[in-house]
Amino acid sequence: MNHSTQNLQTIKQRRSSSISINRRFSKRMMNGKRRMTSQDDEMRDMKKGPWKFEEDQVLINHVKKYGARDWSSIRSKGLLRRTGKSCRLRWVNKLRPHLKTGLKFTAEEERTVIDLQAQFGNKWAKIATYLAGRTDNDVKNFWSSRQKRLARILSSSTASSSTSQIPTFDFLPSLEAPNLSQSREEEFGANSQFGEVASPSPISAVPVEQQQPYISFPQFPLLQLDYPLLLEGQDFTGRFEAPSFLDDELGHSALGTAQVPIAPSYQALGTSESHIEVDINSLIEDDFPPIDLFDEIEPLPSPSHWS
DNA sequence: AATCATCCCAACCGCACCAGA
DNA sequence: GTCTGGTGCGGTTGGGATGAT
Repeated sequence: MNHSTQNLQTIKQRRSSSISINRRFSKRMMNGKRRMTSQDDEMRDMKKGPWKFEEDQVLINHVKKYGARDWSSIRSKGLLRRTGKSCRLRWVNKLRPHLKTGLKFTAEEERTVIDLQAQFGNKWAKIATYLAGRTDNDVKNFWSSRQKRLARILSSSTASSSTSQIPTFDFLPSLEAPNLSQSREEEFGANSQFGEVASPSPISAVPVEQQQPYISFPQFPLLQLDYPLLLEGQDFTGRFEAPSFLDDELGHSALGTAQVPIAPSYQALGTSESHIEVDINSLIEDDFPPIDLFDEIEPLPSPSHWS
């Protein structure tokens, strides 16, 4: 990044920071319930934007001394010109030990997120407790970018699709849930030096039969394929890691196209299409994550409704 | 090499909840 | 009961990095 870009960025940050802080400040003042305090003056003087190395060190030292709490005291003690919120966020998302910073989600982690999102909804903090070294922000960002990618694929797919006759798919029921026997406590050790380890219950601790009507991975039904599967020119064949039944079915010749129902949530993205065209002919290698496919398929009814 | 699109991620915002005064 | 500050969470934004054309 050159200097002019850096300067511009700094200016933008300062501008947005002051606007935002002033807006909140004014809002509180307009309530007429409080008088201006010295703390309000401090709030106006808060630093925002990217953290510097020295700030990180101050924050780390504070946590070492007092633990991961009392975030606001960092400001009140004059150690940093950052809000307590900002300090906490920095610690939780970047400075906390054993974070998998910079590492992409593994296939197992992706499966876990998808599985738990289907179970809990957008409870990123809760989901993150099942993923050692991942923060709620990590999970949230992962999910968000995945949704964008899917939406784009879906829109381009529905725009170019033509409907014709189609082979039918038989849907299969659930597979085994991913084995997440390693809890975060095991990963971090029972007594973290910062004393801030949560102890989530690994999902494998819940017997599958007690999870009804929740359907364990995959949340969306897999296709029983008699031929290789492609979606928008992307090859999903053989990319489903766990299901051994797919391996048995691979290698057969592909013919024509198929239609797969689109989940209602994706229909809400702007398409009126109820199905997505699946090309089962050409095979192209790509690193597209296989699990994305599941979002475009109608969920199965709960097992209790299976006939 | 330049431009554009997409991905990735750090950080902020607004809101809700809770505990203590 | 109300107010206030602290904390946590989910949503959003903005910009650098990377890949595609």
